[in-house]
Amino acid sequence: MADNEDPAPPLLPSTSSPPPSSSLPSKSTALSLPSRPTISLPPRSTMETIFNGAGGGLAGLGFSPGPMTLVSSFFSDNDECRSFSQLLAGAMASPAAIPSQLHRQSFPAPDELNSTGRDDDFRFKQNRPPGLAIAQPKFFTVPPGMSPAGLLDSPGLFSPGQGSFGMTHQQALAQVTAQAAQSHSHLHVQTDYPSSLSTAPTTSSTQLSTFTTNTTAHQQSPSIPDSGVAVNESSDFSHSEQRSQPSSFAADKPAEDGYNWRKYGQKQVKGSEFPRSYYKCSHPNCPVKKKVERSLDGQVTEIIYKGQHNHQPPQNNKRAKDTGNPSGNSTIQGNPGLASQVQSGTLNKLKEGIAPCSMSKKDQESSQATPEHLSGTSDSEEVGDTETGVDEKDEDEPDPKRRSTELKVSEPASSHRTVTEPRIIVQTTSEVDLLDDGYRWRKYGQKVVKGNPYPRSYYKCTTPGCTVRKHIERASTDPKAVITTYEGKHNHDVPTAKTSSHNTANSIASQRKPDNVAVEKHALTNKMGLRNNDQQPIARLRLKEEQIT
DNA sequence: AATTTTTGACCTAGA
DNA sequence: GTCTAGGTCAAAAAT
Repeated sequence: MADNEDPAPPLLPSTSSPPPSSSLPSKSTALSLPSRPTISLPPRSTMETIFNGAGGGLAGLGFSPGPMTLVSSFFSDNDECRSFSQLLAGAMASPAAIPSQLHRQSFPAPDELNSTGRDDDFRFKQNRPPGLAIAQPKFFTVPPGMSPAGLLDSPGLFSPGQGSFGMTHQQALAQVTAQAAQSHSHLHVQTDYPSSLSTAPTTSSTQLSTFTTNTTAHQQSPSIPDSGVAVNESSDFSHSEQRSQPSSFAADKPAEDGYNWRKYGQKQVKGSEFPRSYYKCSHPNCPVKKKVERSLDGQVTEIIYKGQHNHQPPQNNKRAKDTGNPSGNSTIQGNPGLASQVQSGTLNKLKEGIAPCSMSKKDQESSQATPEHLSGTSDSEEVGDTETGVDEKDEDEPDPKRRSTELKVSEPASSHRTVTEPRIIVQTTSEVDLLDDGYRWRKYGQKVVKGNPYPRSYYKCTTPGCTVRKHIERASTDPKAVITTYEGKHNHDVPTAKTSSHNTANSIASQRKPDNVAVEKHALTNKMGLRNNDQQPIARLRLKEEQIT
């Protein structure tokens, strides 16, 4: 298998003619990709360190993060590459993992990236603001071997001086918005959460979100595997080690995320003409699984991770490195290990620039999420898909139908998917809906802020006597970009969850008892060890509830 | 020879 | 209870 690596990537069988029934399995194709860099989530300790002072931790800085601190930190750097999605991605990958840092340290120049054109990296391109889709992508990639922790540990990551700390919620939001608007880059991050995190498998359960990445360019040229943008889009360029490859769209295999995967099934999914492949982490006893959907031309349209690795990513795993995972080309590296589920929503592309058709139904759904959806209330929030006709669920009404992250879409995703970039959903069993913080919230108001078409919404904890409130704001440029700010501290435990997933969520959420104002951290954070002890703020990614039993 | 992929069958859950 | 769809199993095939 390893041998295959170099060969051109696979446009996978599919390209030619999609086997109606089939799966495009081309075994060999797949394996050929070089390993991709991944961004690992820092182990808890790392995160704590960050926030607590060591290595430039906030605490070390002598201040306590204000509500938007984290968020702002993301933007604080003027790095061009910082798109909203990046920010989000960064948040997700690790609260601390700020894009800027990533850029500096390991992101290849665009050129390089282009040359290498690969799909392997786990990129979060999604959310780039509309219009940006075609822009020259800039990817964030972390060189193999580089752990998030390392990145995080680097001084300066959180270095103050950015002036962002202490900014008001509004300011932060404004910044976010601005950033989103400006950015033309794609976030190309591989979220691989190395076991560092996972070392504490204990928690495994979260569902991590999905990152949808869609690239217009890509979309437009599914058939053109290698040209320019398209190539970039689907490919990963991150590795310094990577040799250039033709476009790699073909993602025959799920993204390389540093882990080894064994395919154990493939199935044609209703509503999609594309087959879905099922992979399990090949590490003994590792429960992580992932589902990968590809378009006919081999592009990975979606990757859903489930579970958390209970081991370190293979260091010298040949497969992993050379070929990537079995899934080799994927553009995505997800990190199954996260304890949270993030929904693509936040990371999704915006309504504005992206033609509906370019988005998969799912994506659209996700993208539809509104802050309200995010509100902690919902026990099971579905990503509303107003456009697609998917009903928004009442926050309190779990959708029993929902088995997985996806909504049932009656219409074939065909066109959408083919053009859509992969979206990644990481879900861990029993985890939290990140949106759902376990508490119940009642919306008591909303306000339209000048300059932002989206209202800001205010919620109160519904528990009698509890004065906790939270604000949910959306960036004007990206409705999915949500900043949640908590105010106050719950004087009670997390209410009983209505759904299993919520239960989990609750348990986790219970840890979060914000004092004062803090940007809500999502489950991911929790998992990472940033348990909210102290409300270390982090941008909250839109979470999608994924029901996992 | 070991490991992974393929793929039809089977199982489970929701409608 | 039946149907449908998603997910998993496991034997065979491939690497």
